[in-house]
Amino acid sequence: MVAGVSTQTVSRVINDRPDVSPETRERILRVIDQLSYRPSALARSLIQRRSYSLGVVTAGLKYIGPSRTLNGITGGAAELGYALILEELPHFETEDVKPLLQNLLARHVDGIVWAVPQIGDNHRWVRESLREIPIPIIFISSQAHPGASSVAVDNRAGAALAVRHLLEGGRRRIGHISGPLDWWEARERKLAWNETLEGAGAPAGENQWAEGNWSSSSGEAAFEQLLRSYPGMDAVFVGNDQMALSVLSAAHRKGMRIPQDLAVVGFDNIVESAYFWPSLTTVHQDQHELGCRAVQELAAQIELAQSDQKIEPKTIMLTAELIVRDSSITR
Amino acid sequence: MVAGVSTQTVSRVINDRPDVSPETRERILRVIDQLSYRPSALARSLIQRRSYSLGVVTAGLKYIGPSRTLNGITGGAAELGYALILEELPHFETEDVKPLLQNLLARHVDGIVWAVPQIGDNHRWVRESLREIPIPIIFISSQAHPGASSVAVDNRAGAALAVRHLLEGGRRRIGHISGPLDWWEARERKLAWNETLEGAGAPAGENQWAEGNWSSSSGEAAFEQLLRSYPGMDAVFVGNDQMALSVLSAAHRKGMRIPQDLAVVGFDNIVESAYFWPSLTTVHQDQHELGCRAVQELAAQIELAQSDQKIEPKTIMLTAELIVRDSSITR
DNA sequence: CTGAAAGCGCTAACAC
DNA sequence: GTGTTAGCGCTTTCAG
Repeated sequence: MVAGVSTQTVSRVINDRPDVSPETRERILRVIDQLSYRPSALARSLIQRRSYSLGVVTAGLKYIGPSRTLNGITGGAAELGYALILEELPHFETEDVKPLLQNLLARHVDGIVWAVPQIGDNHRWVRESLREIPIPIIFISSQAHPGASSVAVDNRAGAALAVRHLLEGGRRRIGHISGPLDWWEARERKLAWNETLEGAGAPAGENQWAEGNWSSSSGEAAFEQLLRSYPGMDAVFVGNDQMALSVLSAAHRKGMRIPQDLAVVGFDNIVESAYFWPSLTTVHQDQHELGCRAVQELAAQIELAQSDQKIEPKTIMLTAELIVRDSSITR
Repeated sequence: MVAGVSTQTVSRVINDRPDVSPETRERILRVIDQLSYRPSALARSLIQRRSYSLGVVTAGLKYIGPSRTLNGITGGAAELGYALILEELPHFETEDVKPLLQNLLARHVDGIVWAVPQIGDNHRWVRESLREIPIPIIFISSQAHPGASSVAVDNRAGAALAVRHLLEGGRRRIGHISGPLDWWEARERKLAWNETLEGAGAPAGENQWAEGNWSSSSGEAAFEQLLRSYPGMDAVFVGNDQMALSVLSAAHRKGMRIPQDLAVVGFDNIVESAYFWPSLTTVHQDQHELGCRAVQELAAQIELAQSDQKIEPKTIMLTAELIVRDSSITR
């Protein structure tokens, strides 16, 4: 080598091993700097059989929810010293994930974060081929899969908070606009709405809810339908803030007063919701935390796997929080 | 090898080389499948000195703009067969990017997409160490750096569209709420506002604008200030939709009618803006396209670099589009 | 058409 | 403390 040393010693310096004399270390560091030498993480991964990288599979980055989760993932990974290899599914419902998984494995990621919400049967591959994946994997915003770990927000409890808040405000005819029911999260929220009304002795009928697809425009359509099927409705729990926004907007056009004639509660707490007119009561879910926790748990599992210990599947539930604003204050 | 062939022949099969007999190929493919063998992209990258991966540096994924751009990047990369190694700066203004760059280079990425908007002096490192980066790099939403390629939306032209639209609607006292002026994009938009007014023979005074920081709350504060400093204002061009939203909201509370008393135009065309009350006129910029084009251009440069050809720095400008809605219709 | 040898850049294991 | 040897999993080159 240029510095008159073996590549071995250089390796020792780079990895901060103790068994190098201070002078040698000094000299090597100088030469390294001079040559602007860069150790190859690739070669190292190859021999160490450890890449210090995680595969992240996401979908729908054009929406704010998945992005915030990814934001949490990058934060967690940076903190723990992992690099991220990012894959985005072309659609939420994409079922053919084999090639993508193979690609991640081919690049020797140490673990995988599956940050695609559970929709329809888009998690079917898990049942079929989870056992073929030789590294730890963690799911975000999905039902617990047997044998796999997951992190999710407790949508049930969050939605229940919203409905109870409306009940406590004296509302009795509480409608619901759900997200698309092939989404697990949408089903959870709707279920909680149903249960809570039932618990209050006022079970909901089929005419009291309508289905949207999370988009504002679908929310508007669902609201129109609901106004027809459930006259006298005095409150509505909407599956997300974007649909709730269009409810506010449509209500204005119809001359309904909010919250006097109709109380509205959303879900997500998107940043804009505080500035809707009126400001929107909503359920806050910390999507950033979701990503962060997932990475932490995954990293822990990777450590265990490295030392050949058994990893216990773990289900982590984050709690959601009710944010009361003007759209639901009591008359 | 198990199939009674050398690793060599296997390599040829995997890489679809022509010089293998059909029977041998058949047999090898069968064995590969059976052993669920996975070629290592890592080892291949090492020897080929080509990883088919791109480094992506972003910031602010918790906001929708950067995420949409990333969405475009993943799309473009998937199409071209590149994997992505994602890094997110902890802050927009982060200046210490050396370690992060080293990390990408250590992982042998073939090129880098720098998707961090230009703010303050956070692109200073470019002047200092661009030449030390031995691979193609492309900048998104930044001024052109000498010797480097970039892709950006023409904020100037877009903002001019907005202001001309207000002028054509008969508005004469047009204020501006800018984004934070250490942002290049904010400066461009403000500049266009100024120029356009000047071109109309009504140069703007210092009392006719206020600075926000993109957030709704800052927009509200700026609006309050502007109402005081520029009484009689009949229109306002706001630097982004989130701030415009809070202008709508604050105007309601003050009993101002929009657009009769005040026309409002935003910038970005976030999905919610069509459902604001009233719906928001805004300038649409295609952030997805931004990411997509950047990857395409970068991939082209990588191909050139592979064949040792000289790469010409290129500046790509995307045009923005005015979306007219209710918040600005003529009285 | 197929195989053998060499080596990408690194580190584990063992000398000295 | 430091050097030597071997090898991670692949592809390139050159023989057969």
